[in-house]
Amino acid sequence: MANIKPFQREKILDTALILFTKNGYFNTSVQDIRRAGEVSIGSIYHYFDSKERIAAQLYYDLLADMEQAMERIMSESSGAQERCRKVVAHLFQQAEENPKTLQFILQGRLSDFLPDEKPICSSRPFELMRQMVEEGVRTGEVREIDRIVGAAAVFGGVLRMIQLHLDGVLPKALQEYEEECWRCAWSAIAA
Amino acid sequence: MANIKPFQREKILDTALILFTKNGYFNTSVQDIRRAGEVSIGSIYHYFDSKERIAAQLYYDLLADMEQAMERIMSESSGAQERCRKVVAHLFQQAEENPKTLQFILQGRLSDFLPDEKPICSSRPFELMRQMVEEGVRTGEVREIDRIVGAAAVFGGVLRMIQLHLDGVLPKALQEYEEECWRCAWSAIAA
DNA sequence: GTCTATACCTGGATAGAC
DNA sequence: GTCTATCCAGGTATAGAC
Repeated sequence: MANIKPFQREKILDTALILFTKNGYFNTSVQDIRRAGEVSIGSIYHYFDSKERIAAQLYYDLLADMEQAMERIMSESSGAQERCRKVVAHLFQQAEENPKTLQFILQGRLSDFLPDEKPICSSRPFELMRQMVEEGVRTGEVREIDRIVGAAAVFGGVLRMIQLHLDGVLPKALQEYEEECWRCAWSAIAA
Repeated sequence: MANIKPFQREKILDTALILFTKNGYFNTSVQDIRRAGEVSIGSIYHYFDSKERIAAQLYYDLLADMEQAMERIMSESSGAQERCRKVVAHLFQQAEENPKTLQFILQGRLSDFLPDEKPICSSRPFELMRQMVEEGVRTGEVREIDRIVGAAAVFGGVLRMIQLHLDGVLPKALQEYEEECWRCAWSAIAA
């Protein structure tokens, strides 16, 4: 991303991500970011035109990371089953390592504060996931189903489990569900 | 619910539901509700203590409706497969008939404006869905899996498809996906 | 580039007539 | 019970010194 390394910029983005995911975009004032990030209002408005732009920047960065991960999976592995498995592994891993990141991307109602963005499901990483399913149908690994239905079916349960984890309502650690979760997911679409 | 039938109360709730789902809770001012509902600020604050209470009332009502539907399914049918199928049918039907209702319940970040509510997944209707899966495991209809994973697997893909529909990104009418969607869902957990 | 002070406005909520 | 008028807090964003 930006390779000029402005002192405060990262700090602003980091704290914004924390507060946005924790309290929500609308319950986070620029003053809150100033306080928690130990930066001044002036700095914030020096780097970003508006509060919305902070959120937009976060969105771009996080989506780009996700896209990169999906591209990597596409290039490093082949076959629908292997690829989908890796996507699931990646999602579970992210949920542990960068919960905030994933939460920000997966949270509903993003368009409430980013009205100019396309719905997330039409973004590139999600498009790639649908492609994986589609290829599987062609090679016969996956049953003859609509690609959208297929993608929703494989990843829907997984994403739901991750949501539950991020909401803090799972009784056990997330990893303990991964294997079982994957088996269900694949059964949903396997030929 | 309330059987006294105050004139304006319903109108307020109806317009609030529309605006909340369309523009989001935080992008809807009480003035907006006043304008769109053709009621006065005074009326609104006569029936509700605060804007938050309007949202809370909507939430209770809609959740109660959903609970009733799940109870009905539980009592009118038996067996995990039949019950889950009916839940899916009901969700698809609601998505068509009362899209706003469903959208309000399923939208993420409800806790941003209803901080005192338990997460929706711990509410009774969702609890009933998990029970259906659990019973299926006992009777052998469903594979030996964790009930939470099972519920996420059967209903996760379905809910995802409905979300896509509500977001207006599905190329075809929702019903056209129902059968296929159900087959995937059941395959995910069937013994 | 970073800060403080502040302008300006919208929003939720209240008061009190009818 | 319904209305209009209004209060006041808190929010975003700007101005301008350093």
